[in-house]
Amino acid sequence: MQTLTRKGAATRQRILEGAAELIREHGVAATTLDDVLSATSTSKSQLFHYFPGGREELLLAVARFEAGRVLEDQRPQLDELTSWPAWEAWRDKVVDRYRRQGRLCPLNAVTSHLGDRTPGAQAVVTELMGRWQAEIAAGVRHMQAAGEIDPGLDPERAAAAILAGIQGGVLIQMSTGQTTHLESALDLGIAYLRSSRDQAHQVTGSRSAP
Amino acid sequence: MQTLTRKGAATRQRILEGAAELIREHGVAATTLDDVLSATSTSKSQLFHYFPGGREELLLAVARFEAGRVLEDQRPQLDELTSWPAWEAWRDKVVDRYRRQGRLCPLNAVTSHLGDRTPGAQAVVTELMGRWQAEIAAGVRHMQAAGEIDPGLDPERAAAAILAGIQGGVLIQMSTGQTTHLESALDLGIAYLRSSRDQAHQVTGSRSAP
DNA sequence: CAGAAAATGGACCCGCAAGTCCAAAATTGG
DNA sequence: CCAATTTTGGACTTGCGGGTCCATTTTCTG
Repeated sequence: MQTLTRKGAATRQRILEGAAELIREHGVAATTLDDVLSATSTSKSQLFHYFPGGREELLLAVARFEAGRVLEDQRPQLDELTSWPAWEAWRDKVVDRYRRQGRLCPLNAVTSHLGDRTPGAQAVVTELMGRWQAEIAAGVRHMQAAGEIDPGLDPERAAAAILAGIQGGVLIQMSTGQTTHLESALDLGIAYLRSSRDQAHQVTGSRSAP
Repeated sequence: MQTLTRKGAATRQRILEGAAELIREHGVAATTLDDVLSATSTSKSQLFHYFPGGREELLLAVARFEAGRVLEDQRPQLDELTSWPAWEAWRDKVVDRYRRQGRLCPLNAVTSHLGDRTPGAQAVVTELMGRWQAEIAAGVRHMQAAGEIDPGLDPERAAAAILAGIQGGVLIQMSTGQTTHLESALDLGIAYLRSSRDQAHQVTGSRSAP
């Protein structure tokens, strides 16, 4: 497989997206290669042709595919965190996105399945988190420049906390089916930012561990 | 298996804890029943004697076992959120606990493996989250009674947000290996509570979805 | 101490799903 | 249009791991 015909690329993509959809609906453990084949009208030889590493390589590709969608689904709001209404709009977009997604987080499912072997899976998540945090931090800096947030507040640390709240909210949603934790976490994070302008703060620097 | 001999109960416990340890170290997918047997010096018939439901029942038991440890590991600090230093001590305890645990969250691993079938797994997590949130909320109420937190703030909602931050922090730690997100989330949550006394707040009531 | 019930050892079965292989069909490039 | 390359179909192999079974030993009960 040195070169990929247009037809070949299309087939590869069909397999990838079909696998992603099955995993989104039924989970990783319940998705076999044969399921993917029948769902995408392909054959074993095709799958192993385009994913020589077999199941593991396919799962990693799905992880990358899903990771790529996460930030895209938050645009354009994520890029425009330049006013409080914009932050609220972003909040609503995030809540809506994960409400739609339902109780299965494909990215968490895949990485938790690939586990500690296949370091590539963790790398995908790590990179996603890094970019996500950077975008939020950029929004914080923008509001600082506009005088809406205490300039002494550490943007990266605040962004890290908000990001953690989102992840945890989604995680809890996976068990409970409720988005209330996600909403509360985002609301608290934003409220914290808003309130920062008016007073001195404790969370501006790093803190030593116990 | 109507009655359990003392010896029988010990064997059952040995299997359970051995399985939990293997899962904590190598993950669910990489832990087979045979691994558990050889690690605990037991035989197939014993495992199926004490866990007639086989692998699934064992995994569920491990989930319960791990869930039971979570809150216990936070005591007594979790019960005594009655002053700001006490909150900080609890924060340190949580960070320390998950720093020790390393990159694998056994509870998340198990539930994510059992997935949507086996509703019992999600129930275990849901109950744990409920109790955890209740304990945090109790701490918030205590501080409200002491005049240290704005009485108009919704304790359950604040506790939900803080809990989400913890969960997300742990989740991110699983990929990155760093506890910075967990620390930031806890610090932001506590800072928010502390700052609440001094001003009006936006996050006291429920908010409609988009 | 005797009989019942529980605990144990380990061989065996079996289905599933990952992965291999080869030959045929389709596509590409000159 | 022809040769090279890529794409495709699907049968086949294989190993792993969950689950079954029965004989034997140990423990409890009265």
